[in-house]
Amino acid sequence: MSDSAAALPPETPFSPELYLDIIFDIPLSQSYTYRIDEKGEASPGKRVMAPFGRREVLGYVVDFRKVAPAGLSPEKIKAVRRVVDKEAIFDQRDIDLARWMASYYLCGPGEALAAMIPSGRRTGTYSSFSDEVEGGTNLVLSAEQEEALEGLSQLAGKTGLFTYLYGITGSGKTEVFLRLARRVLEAGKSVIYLVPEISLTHQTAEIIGGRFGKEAATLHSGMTGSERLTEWMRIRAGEVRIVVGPRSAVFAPVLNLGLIIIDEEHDGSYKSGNTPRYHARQIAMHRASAEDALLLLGSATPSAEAWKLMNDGVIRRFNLSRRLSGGKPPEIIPVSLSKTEGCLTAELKEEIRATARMGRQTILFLNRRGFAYFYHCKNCGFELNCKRCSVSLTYHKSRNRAVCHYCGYETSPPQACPQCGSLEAGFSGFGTEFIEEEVRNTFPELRVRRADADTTGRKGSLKELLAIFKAGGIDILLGTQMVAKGLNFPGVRLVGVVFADTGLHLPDFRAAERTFSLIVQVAGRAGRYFPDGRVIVQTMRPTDPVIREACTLNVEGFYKNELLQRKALDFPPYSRLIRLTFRSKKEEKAAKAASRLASLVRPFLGPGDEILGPAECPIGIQNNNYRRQILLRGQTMGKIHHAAAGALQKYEAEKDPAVYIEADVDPVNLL
DNA sequence: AGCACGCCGACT
DNA sequence: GTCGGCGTGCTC
Repeated sequence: MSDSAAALPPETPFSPELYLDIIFDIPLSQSYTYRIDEKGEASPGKRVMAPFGRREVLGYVVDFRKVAPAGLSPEKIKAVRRVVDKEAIFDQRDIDLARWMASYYLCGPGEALAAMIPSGRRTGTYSSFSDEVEGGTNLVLSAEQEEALEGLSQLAGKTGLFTYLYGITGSGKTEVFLRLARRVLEAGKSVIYLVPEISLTHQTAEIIGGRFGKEAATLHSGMTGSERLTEWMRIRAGEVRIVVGPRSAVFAPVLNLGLIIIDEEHDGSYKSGNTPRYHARQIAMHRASAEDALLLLGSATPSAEAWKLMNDGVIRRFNLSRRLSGGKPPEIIPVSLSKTEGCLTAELKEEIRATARMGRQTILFLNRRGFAYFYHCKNCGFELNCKRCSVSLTYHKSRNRAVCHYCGYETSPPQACPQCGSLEAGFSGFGTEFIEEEVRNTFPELRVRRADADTTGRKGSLKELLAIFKAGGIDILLGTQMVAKGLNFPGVRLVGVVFADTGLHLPDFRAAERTFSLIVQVAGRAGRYFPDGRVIVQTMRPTDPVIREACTLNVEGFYKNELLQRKALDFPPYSRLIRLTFRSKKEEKAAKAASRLASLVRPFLGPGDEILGPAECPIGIQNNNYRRQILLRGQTMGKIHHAAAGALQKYEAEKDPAVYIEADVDPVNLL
């Protein structure tokens, strides 16, 4: 910070600016004016404790101010109580980014800033566990890797470009990332390397630490607030030039940003689940453009959004189409569940037995925790979907109705199958516990363990469980995506996806994409570590194109189809969405607010924009709050965004509410 | 978001 | 008679 006061002639009295503009971590767009502290230490970029209402809260100083705002009598202005930071922890660039986030994600600028800087705010703890980083360490690059690296290096000199390293699992993306990062560092610029929250942070950090030494830093959620702040300030000072971390690391205050890498770009953890509901990819695009850096995304199963941007030429694509080991991926066998009573097909049972006889291990995947209810005919396979939105209808027991959570359409569940007339049709689903029980009953002689958020609870226990598994103490490991970490254990021979359709039946237009991605990722990893192994995918509809394409690893085919579907139904990436949710203790208040907001939104909309709903949220009641939602859909973000912002502002002025409204721009999870 | 001020039910 | 429910209003 400048020390201009000291540079003034001695006869000039030290005269600090009188006032400060301060923002708080609350859902308000305005800033508040305070008198500077006695010592004059408070300045933009520092955090302060300030009296706010009847309490004292942490605020962020964003500006000096010479005169009080019009209409605010000077005697109402309070003084800052205490200055928290000796040095500024954020700068103008951070403030500008926070302001942009606030306008884009419809939140307060203070909320945005609080999400950016490590002030020990809400910090989940995640267990980190070891996993092998893709590609290992090949000293000599393959021809493909070499080509990608050269192409990317050339683009790195240019500015604000978006690129993608699209490579099948095992093709050595990581090595290209690391070498490109090295070159960018050598050119005197800095690198941000994002990894999915729950996966490779720790291991990738170690590798990067090993390669880049003291110039590397990690910002992960297991660190305490002050540890993160220490790293943050080292980054800010330019001591660190390559930062590894999960989505929040996209805010790392590196000097002279040259490259942002987003590994496993399709991963859902890049989208924040709470109030500034930002997407790290979106922030990265903004930063890359604003700071003239190269953005490099990478995955074997890109998001549909990214795939379309590649097709449109907005993102330049580089391909890695061959596995480094040269081995073929394992055969992935789809098996029909439709004739099976429980949840284990004869084929899967047989393979589990064979695997056990060989003294080896099985991993069973459930791709979602809990249950998935959907209407299904056991005879012909008919499923009940919304005709307009093509998502599955959800059953509401209390009213005995089948409901679409996108558009609010509802109907009585058919007594008999509308397609074949069979009475063997209705709402049903599998639960995790149910599956565990069946596995235990079927294989009483085998050691079965379940790993999910319930059983592994606190950090460390998953690590322990995997250690036991690795040591051979478990025959069948049952769990959600997290057990993918066990796939690199040599004892594993068989991987079973218990119910691949789970995702397909969720009332979510991204269901197919997620299902496809899960199968391909699982199979890809499986094949990497045990080429002699088996992958069995159990499904209600083995002929479904999504399942078929996943099992044949037909990535191109899948996206071609999926994009056609999205286009036909007018969902992203062919449209943009904003979700507004309304929470209230009183059902009718939530409903009223939702329809009121819908009517406020309407005049802002252009042709081709529309309002879906109001509808009940898929989780209709959450801790005694009734929840309703509306979805705004437009061909572009422009008008619906303007509409949402305008309507929220108007609604605020009406001061009606006992209702909490939350905005989600570009929602990923519509549940 | 907090936190206080403000009006209606079952308790020492 | 009070303690306390949470509806709503404000924060420089």
